[in-house]
Amino acid sequence: MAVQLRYPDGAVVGHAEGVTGVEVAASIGPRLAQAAVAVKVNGELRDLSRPIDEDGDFAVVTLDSEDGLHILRHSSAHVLAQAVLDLFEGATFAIGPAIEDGFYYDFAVETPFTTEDLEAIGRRIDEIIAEDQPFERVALSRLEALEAFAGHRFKTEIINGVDPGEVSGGELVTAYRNREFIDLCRGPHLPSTGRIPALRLMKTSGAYWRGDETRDQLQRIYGTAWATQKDLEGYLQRLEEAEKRDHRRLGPELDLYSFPEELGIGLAIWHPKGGMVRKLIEDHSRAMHRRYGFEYVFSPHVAKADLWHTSGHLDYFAENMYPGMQTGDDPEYRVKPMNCPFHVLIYRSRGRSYRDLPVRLSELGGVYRYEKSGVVHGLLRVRGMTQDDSHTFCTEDQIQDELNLHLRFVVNWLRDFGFEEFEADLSTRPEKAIGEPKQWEVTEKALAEALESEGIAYKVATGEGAFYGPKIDVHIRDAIGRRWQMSTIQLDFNEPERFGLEYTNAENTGERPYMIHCAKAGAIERFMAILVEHYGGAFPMWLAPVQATIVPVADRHLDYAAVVAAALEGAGLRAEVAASSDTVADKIRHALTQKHPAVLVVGDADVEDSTVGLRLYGEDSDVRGVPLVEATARLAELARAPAV
RNA sequence: GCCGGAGUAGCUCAGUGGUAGAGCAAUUCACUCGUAAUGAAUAGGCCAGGGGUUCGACUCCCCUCUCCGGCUCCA
Repeated sequence: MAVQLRYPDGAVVGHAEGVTGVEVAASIGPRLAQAAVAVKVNGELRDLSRPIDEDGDFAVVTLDSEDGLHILRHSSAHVLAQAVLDLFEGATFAIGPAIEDGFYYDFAVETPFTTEDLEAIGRRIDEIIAEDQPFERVALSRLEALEAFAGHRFKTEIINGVDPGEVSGGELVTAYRNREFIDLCRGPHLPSTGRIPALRLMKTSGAYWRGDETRDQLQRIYGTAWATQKDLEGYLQRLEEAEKRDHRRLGPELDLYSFPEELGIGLAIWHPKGGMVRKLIEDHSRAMHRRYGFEYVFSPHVAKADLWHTSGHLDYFAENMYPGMQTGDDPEYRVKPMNCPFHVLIYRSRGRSYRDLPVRLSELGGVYRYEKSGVVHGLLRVRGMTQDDSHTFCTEDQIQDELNLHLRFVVNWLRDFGFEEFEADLSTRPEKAIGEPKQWEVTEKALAEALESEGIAYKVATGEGAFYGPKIDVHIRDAIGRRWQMSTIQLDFNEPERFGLEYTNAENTGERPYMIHCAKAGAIERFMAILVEHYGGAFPMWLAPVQATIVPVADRHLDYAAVVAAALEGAGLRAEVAASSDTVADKIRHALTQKHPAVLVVGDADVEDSTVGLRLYGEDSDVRGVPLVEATARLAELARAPAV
């Protein structure tokens, strides 16, 4: 059969019969042929050695592409398993996929791997790479596969789980072999182990077989692999950078917050400086809620257990709730894990007309969740937190406008904190769901429409919605490119039903309102953690707990320093005088390590002329002799909070 | 919750069965200085907590707590 292949741009490569990927790559130049690790034919990735016997588009895959890295990491995982099987008698291997930035492989072994084991495995991997063993693709029927992996309980389970409908051409499964090592794998793989340029084992951990905590606990080894040594080093540097920004390190360093053991897991206290940042975030939150037409409400931290039965939380969320409190003859009370039932009760506190809607209620509500001890993580995952929570009740006609408004709010809120790149997930109806199909239809469409009209890139996460309604999650990228889920806009068909919410429509009959949960920051604690890491602790001036440090050159300048401080404070700035007997250099160093946005040095000349030496964070030197009036005005301008 | 690692001064860390250590921070004194560390002195410890082994335990063993890396979870 003659084959016609085209470049992705449409140009015809040529015609051939029974060509392989190697030949195709070679046809477009020796350099590319050498760099090629796979080909993509009609969008499907293939090993270089496989014949191409259909017409179509092709693209040569090189290591530095996304596909190439995926293949590299997958092949790396095989080599890792091969090394472990070489070194550890009786080790069984489970699965080993490529993941973001690397790969892992899970093993069942007698004893968990030690650091020394990891080093030995790394050395064996280097040997396997040096031996440049070719990867060979093997197509197997189910029986052949079961025979080839006889005695491998994990592989056998995988083979038996393969859906025969998924495969074509009589091949049930494929496997890849290099030397004596063989593993089930869809492929493709690198031509040989020698094509792995840079690989590093990172860490080990426990992991469950098939992610199920009731099944075998396996030992996982993580590694990373890159197209060049330089890329690997760059990756390690990014990890180092992330570590430097870690909010658990910066929090104590900048005196923002701490987690005393005396309080218990996942409970933070906020020190004055962290308290100031938090107050500014909360002030901005309140101002923005008001601007977008929300009203403030307040609710208590505990309520009768019955409330949580009505809301359904004790049915579906009980294991994340703190246990009940019982005193004397009182009924049982529970600490609130969510604010919604309270807002629902505020809605229900009187009869509602369609003329009253939408009703938008917001609260910085403190909630407590009994997170499993192993998942608590700094301020990112806590047991006690404050949510910038809101609940909106509206008619079906209002849904579109409301969702547009909520999304615009969310995006403007995130922009105010320096986040510019947004990606959203639109999560739709899961299999097990409550509510009328029409409700899902209307709201899913309205959510998509809101995303379109705000111009937010999004992907549809089919079936990923909660059982009670579809939602949008907005993700941002921080200053070093990490993705965080921030805001969420969530429909709820459950609570209006459970609490029997109604409004009277124009025909004077009762109708059920739609309910929208929305968190812009999410938990203030988590938001703070992300901000600290995003800014690396160097907050923009409007959020900085100390905005200016005044450094008197000698004690005789202390009086003038106080004058400068008063001028700054008069302009609404938060200023501190560095009054210690340290040297000027030392006081500056202190202000810089504390990441204060502005340092004002005052000496003899400044006292004489009413000036300051002004140095801003991130600049290497000062500007001398700036008139105090001018410096004050300039700093006040820099410190202005985002417009509401 | 599960697997693994770790807990020594406020912080970062030395200390392998025989009297508890350093740097930074703190305090005091001297220095009064123009842009990332002036000097000296002082103080600071139930070695996470409890139990055990031993003549003797920071050190070895057991339990608990907390933290770290993952897994799982996040209606």
